[in-house]
Amino acid sequence: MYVVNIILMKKKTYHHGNLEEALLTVGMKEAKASGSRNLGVTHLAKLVDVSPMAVYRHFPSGENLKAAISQQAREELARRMARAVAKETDVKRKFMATGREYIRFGLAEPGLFAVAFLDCSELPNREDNPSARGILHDAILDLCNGGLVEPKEVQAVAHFAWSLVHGFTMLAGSEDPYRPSA
Amino acid sequence: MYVVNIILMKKKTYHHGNLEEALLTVGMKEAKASGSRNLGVTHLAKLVDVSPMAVYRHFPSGENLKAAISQQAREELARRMARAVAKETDVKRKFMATGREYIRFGLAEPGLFAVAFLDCSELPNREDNPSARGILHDAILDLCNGGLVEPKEVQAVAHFAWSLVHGFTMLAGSEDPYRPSA
DNA sequence: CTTGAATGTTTATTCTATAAACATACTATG
DNA sequence: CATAGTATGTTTATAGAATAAACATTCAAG
Repeated sequence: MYVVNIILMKKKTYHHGNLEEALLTVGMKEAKASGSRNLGVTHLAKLVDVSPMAVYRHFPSGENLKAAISQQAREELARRMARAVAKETDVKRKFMATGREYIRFGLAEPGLFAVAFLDCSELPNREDNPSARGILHDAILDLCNGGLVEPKEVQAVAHFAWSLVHGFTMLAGSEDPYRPSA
Repeated sequence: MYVVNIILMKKKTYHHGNLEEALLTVGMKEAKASGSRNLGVTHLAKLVDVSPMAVYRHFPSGENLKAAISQQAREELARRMARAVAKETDVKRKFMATGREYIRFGLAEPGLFAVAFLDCSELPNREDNPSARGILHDAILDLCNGGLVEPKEVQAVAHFAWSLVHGFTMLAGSEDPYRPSA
């Protein structure tokens, strides 16, 4: 009996070990499943089997946690775009891959996409990691090196492509009354 | 003394008179001032000087109230676009006015714009009133009648214009790291 | 009038965020 | 090694928001 009990018991370590990362991980899972609806402090804490207050040792507030998860989502998007670009060799195809993957992400992962572009205007976020916009910009610079775009037009192309793709994805991914097909 | 008191007293009518409309009105004020942050049931009820539960006589839930305010914001956008279009005579200029006014609205009223495009995917909303997309569509049909667009391309033009303008406005109106100029 | 439907209020419950005080574990230093 | 200090979790407590249930008031029709 003793043995069984010991084996079944999870070793309650009191210290979680890597709570911050664990929170971001379940946060991403929840975001993928249901957008920003279930990203509250209490809910996420429960999923990681930790008291709600423990969260505050790693994030100053619930808003901050949400913002951190939002950034995770943005980084996921950037990773996928980088991967898609890496598969191509032609600079033109690389450029197109950025937009295609962006749209694919928005439609395949509506929850993550919504969370990625939550309004977190006022919260600081360390953006040391590769960003979607950085990847787009690089692709355009490559176009530029290939003589396909004038150097002075890089900014304009970036604005245009980003607006079009972002706008299309948002609208295509939402329901009435914004969906382009409606 | 009595008279003064009577004059100063607001006639507490018990029945508000037109609570639904009043809630939508203050909701729009709050949205204009601070986006979706202060659209809670309790807060709005307080602003109209009514008990929180009174709200539920008119809206099944707080989410529904927010959705109703969101639609008000969309209708405001549509009204402004309609007005802008009406000022022009040339079909081409009418078409351009739709996009210009859309962007103007997004930048001039960031709070309203954000609320207008809150995620309310799952909530029903009577859309009998003129919508922004309807106005855009009409403008394109006019282009079509003027021979400037092929009839079979109307949909494509609508998608493209809407995506570009909506995307640009969202990005131009938000802070780092999405702003086109960053 | 009086009665029922609409509209508001009061009361109470539940959920969430978060402050404060306390407990435990990990780490470096004498 | 012992132990003090810091990092990380827990418990307890408070405050605010959503909302259910029961009660109160007004309005409109017969």
